[in-house]
Amino acid sequence: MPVTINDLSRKLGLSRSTVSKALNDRGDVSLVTKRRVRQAAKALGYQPSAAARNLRRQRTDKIGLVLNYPFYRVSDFLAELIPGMATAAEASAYNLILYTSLAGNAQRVKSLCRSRELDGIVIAWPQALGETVALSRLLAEEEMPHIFLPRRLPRADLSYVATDHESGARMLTEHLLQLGHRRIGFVRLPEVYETDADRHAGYAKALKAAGIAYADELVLAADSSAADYGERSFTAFMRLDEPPTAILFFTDPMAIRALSHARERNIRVPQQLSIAGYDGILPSGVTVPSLTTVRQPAAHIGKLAVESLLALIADGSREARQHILPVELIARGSTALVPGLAS
Amino acid sequence: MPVTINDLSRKLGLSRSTVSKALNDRGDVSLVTKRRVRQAAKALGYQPSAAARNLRRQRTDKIGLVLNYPFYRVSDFLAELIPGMATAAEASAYNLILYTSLAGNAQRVKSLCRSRELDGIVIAWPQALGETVALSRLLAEEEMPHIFLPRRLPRADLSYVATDHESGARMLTEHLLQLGHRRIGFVRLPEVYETDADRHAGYAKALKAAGIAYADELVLAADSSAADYGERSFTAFMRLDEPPTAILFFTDPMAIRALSHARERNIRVPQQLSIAGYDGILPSGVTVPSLTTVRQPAAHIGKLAVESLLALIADGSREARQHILPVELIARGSTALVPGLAS
DNA sequence: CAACTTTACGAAATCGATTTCGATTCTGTC
DNA sequence: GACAGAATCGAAATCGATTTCGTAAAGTTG
Repeated sequence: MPVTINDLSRKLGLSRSTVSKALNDRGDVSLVTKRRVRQAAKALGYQPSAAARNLRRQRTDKIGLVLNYPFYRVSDFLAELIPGMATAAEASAYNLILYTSLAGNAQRVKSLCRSRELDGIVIAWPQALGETVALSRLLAEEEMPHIFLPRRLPRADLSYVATDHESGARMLTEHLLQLGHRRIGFVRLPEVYETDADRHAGYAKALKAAGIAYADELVLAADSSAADYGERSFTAFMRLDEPPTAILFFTDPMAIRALSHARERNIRVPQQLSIAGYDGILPSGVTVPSLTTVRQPAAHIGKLAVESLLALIADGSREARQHILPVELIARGSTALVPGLAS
Repeated sequence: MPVTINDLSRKLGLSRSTVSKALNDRGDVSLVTKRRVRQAAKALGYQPSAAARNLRRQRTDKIGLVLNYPFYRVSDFLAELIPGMATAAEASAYNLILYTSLAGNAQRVKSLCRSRELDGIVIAWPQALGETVALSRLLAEEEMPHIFLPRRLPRADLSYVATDHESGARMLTEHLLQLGHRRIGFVRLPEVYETDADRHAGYAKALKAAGIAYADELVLAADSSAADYGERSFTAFMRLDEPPTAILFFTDPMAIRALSHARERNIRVPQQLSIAGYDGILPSGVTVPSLTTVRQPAAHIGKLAVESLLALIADGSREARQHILPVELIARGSTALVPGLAS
């Protein structure tokens, strides 16, 4: 049997109240007594029962992360995000609980809230805006502080941490423009979330700023999110009368597939064609040539999400917290000067 | 304010005891009453308070995963392992709590145990056997069911889930032997844990079974765990009078570094030299040539670890549970017939 | 020195469930 | 119709802390 506060109080000849107050450093206990209590607590290895404490204080010092299975695809992101969140939580004396089989089931999220085992929730599952708004309302009704990840949401009342995909796409495009490219292919994703629109906007704005006309035939939308659209879009681009000299792929896996497809067709990258990806997953660093891409600071996202959530908890969820983090352009070997300009 | 069992009992005109027993499907409540109670609970959206329930039942239905920072290196492994564990836990109505800043600090682990917020712990941090044994004893004293990950431990009283690195190394070696290689280099790690000894044993046994003498000059021990030992050992091997025709690297990052080093020196892989790695991280699939390696079933390890731990919890931790999972040989483009035999 | 304030501590309520045990009602049997 | 036993239900204890409020002792003030 573990030692409880009763054992401590009995051994010290003090009441439970005094022991509790001494350990929690309240004002109405003398310094001498505090010292005595603390020494005894240390000697007996006393640690308050989490359950009893949670029940009485109506808080658990725990936050939840609700994950969705599809996220597995971006394993690098997850492997950084999750420990990053846990570490940030622990730095503030909180802990992180993982939920992998809750996503998409609002009813079970509601039950989770009502069991009051969490002080706040981070929601990381991709869904349409309408569902996000509905979920947020449900959580608000349950008075559960919450924050969404990792997407920018076009509503002032929703809290989220996202990355600036528009500027990411813009940086990539400008990078290629500086290398002399004028015909730049762009591959979008079919699932039209904000990320796609953002990246596309970044691409379009960079072109416009450079005074280059937007060409419809240079923008393809994948009909599936599978990596093999990398090859298919590649082929489609090459069939154009005037093919692009550089291609931006929406995801690294697509770009990597395109790389090997180019190799098979004896198209040299980057000498004849520049290729870039997006996300900065680990494999992008070891392809030949290594892939130019954009990387999200996953650990930082996690840290910021946790800190924002804790702020919401402390605030009584007064106002929404929104953060958009900059992304990092990683210029590597798969992009180079446009063929005509090469020395 | 959320609805409590008192609200329910008042609304139904029943005592708290009866309501509780009805919801927990005890025998001494009539079917009619059970139905009434359940309908009311559903209608009011009643969910028992986790804290109150934990306090009374002296269990939390939660397990912990204590992670160590160095594990970040093998991000693929983590990204599969952690969600795998969480999912397995949820399948048994448990949840997973992450601890990233506890590893190496036995005192804090002890405090964690005494706060009784966990029913069991999975320890995933690399350490010397002596420390593992000491930690296990500490946990046993606290009556905390626990299991170690992901290493084989040479003690009958410790519970663990590991993978069979001996057979992994053996499979790799035999794969090369079948391709006609007779001089096979092997790069060990300096931190001498069981994994290293196991893999080395697998290598040695495969050679012996094939009737090939073990050559000391073909086995190098890295003086650091850094990936750049991939290049250094590569260079050392190539300086031998009779260099190996194939090299087994202890980790994928080393092997990948060796691949690009070979490319720079115009040594064609696999035509002139075969190279293999270990761990099956994602990047190994996209190198040119793609890397022959061995993959650990991380999600499966996590699932099995959780299931074993839950069994220990149910058992009252009677006897240690030990599992050694098979690994998978992934033969890819970096290994081929020995040069002399090539057609 | 009376009146008042401050200091230090304890009794008891409370958080919200589960569980034990006792009381009552109902059923069935002879 | 009496009685044993089964079926239902509730009162109260319990889990282990925190917090409110009351009280006695000590200190302060004019």
